[in-house]
Amino acid sequence: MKRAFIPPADSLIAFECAARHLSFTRAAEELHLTQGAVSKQVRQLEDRLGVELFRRVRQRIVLTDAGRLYLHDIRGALENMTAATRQVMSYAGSADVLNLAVLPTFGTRWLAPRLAGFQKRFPDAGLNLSVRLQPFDFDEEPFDGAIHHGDPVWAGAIAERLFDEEVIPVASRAFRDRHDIRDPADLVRVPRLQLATRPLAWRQWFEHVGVETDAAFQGARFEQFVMISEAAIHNMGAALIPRFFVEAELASGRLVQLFDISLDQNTAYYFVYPEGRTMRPVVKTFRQWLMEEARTARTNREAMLPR
Amino acid sequence: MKRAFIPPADSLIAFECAARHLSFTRAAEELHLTQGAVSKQVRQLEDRLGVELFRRVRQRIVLTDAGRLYLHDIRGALENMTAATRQVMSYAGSADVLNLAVLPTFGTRWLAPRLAGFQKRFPDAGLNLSVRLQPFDFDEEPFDGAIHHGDPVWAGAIAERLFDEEVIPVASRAFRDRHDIRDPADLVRVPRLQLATRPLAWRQWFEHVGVETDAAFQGARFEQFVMISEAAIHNMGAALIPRFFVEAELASGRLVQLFDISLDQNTAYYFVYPEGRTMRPVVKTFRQWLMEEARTARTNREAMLPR
DNA sequence: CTAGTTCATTCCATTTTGTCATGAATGATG
DNA sequence: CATCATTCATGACAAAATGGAATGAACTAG
Repeated sequence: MKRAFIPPADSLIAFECAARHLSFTRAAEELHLTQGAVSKQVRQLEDRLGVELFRRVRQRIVLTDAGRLYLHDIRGALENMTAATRQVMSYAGSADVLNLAVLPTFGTRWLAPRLAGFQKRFPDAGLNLSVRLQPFDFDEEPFDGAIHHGDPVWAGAIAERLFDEEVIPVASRAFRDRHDIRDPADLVRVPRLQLATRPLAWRQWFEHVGVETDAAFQGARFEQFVMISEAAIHNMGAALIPRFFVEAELASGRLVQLFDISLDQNTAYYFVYPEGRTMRPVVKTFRQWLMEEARTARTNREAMLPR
Repeated sequence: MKRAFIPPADSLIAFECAARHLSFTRAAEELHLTQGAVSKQVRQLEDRLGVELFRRVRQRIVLTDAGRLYLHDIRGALENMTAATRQVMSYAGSADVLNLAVLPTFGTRWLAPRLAGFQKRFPDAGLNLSVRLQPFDFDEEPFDGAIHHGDPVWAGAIAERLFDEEVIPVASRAFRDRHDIRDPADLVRVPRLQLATRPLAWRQWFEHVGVETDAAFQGARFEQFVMISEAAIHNMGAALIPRFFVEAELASGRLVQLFDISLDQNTAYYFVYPEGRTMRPVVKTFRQWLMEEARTARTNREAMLPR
């Protein structure tokens, strides 16, 4: 990072503001400076860069091509800097901010609905949830922990198992009754909702339960689990969905699990945290709470036996 | 963009450098300042933010959690700013820099090999090629023009047609002779190289030439055209590839077109430029040159008739 | 033609920044 | 243990930078 290539922030701000207004005078008003100060800042920036950013046309300023290019680039950087500074300043009032990296679906469907419980236990804790789809280096990213799935192999980190991912067959109660679905073979003759990104899911499930069929692929096709669960709720067919994704629907009765037969996807969810780093109290509390919630989720699996 | 949320650049640079070294003294060496100056800059930044970025532990500095978070965020912004400033400074020596947005494959395989010709015509022109996969707003992006394909519907821009995209059947001369390929039906009995992202290509081509076969999908599968063209050159099979992609191979004889039958993909390539903006001489010249090159490419299509 | 507007620039007072020196608290070595 | 070296913090001060006020040239509108 060479200082020669990072101009004074105030110069950049003056430039960006003048470019927005196409007027030094109006930029000065916005920035609570005089017109002369803005004029000078822009001139100094131009001298530093060796490029004219504005053409002065009569009593107007017009962006040059170079100016337009530069404006586009630095505007993004200034916005990022603003956001970062806002965030860290708001950090000042909360010594206990928990920074977590989570998978999107898990974060949305499992963690978010339960966070009220954690907030009750630790009311002063801030929470900063970011999305990360891949493992990362805890020394490079500002996280206290992560929730991830797959192999618990994560360099420099400790992984503690939460629960396995299992997909289960579900449908609405009305659909189940109308089609008199009693055992797995009954699913051969009803529409089965398909997920485009998991085309083999039903086929694998039928193999798992020992039912032979050539028509495992029949049924409407969707691209997201959220659409499939809605279609199932509205009696469109049977669906294979990860259990954690439909816990609320199972609890409310909008969906029912068809049989106590699930397909273990050979993957589990883990809480991962950096090895060797002292765990702050807020992180320790979150971890305890998370383990309890995961244990409850595993226990609730038995309590949700179908009729 | 509130000035309160954009600290002085020199403070940020001092912070980033100290965080990298975990030492004010070494940061000072790198920045050609004294240790005292760096210490003060970081202290001022902390005072401004109201957050401690470093803990001073004995004769060491250790990033706080807030410091680590902030470091991660502003590092990206500083890097973007550096790149932008470098770029606009290099702009100074070339009043005629042509900023283009191109599709990756087209840019690599068609445009890049021809640019020497353009450079001969306009030796002082700089060229800045960026990749854009989707149409964009010319008022929002710093481009003089774009090369894109598909429907010539682009708001606020003029699209001028270059040439159609056509895929053609090709193979090595040796493969063609060994399998005695004379007409399209002969391709039914040979390996046909498949592109994973265009699984229906061969099937569409057989339909187009009126050949019936149930085995349109047979053949090794690749993920990129560049792999397919190499496999074809090494006698692994027949391939369906956009003509512009293999012009060099056809010209050198490493590949031959099997028949003068191509499949029009209902798509063409266009030079697109902003409507209403005065076209700089460098852009005007590029456009003329590009149209000539496209005309030549269309003419060369007839000159490449197969044996 | 007159009055108002806009960018450029000079002069100058105020603010900011970096150096130097010093000090407290280690940290290493013999 | 004593001595010397190292590192961050901070005060005093000189140099550099910044912004305001005023002025001027070139428009712009009525």
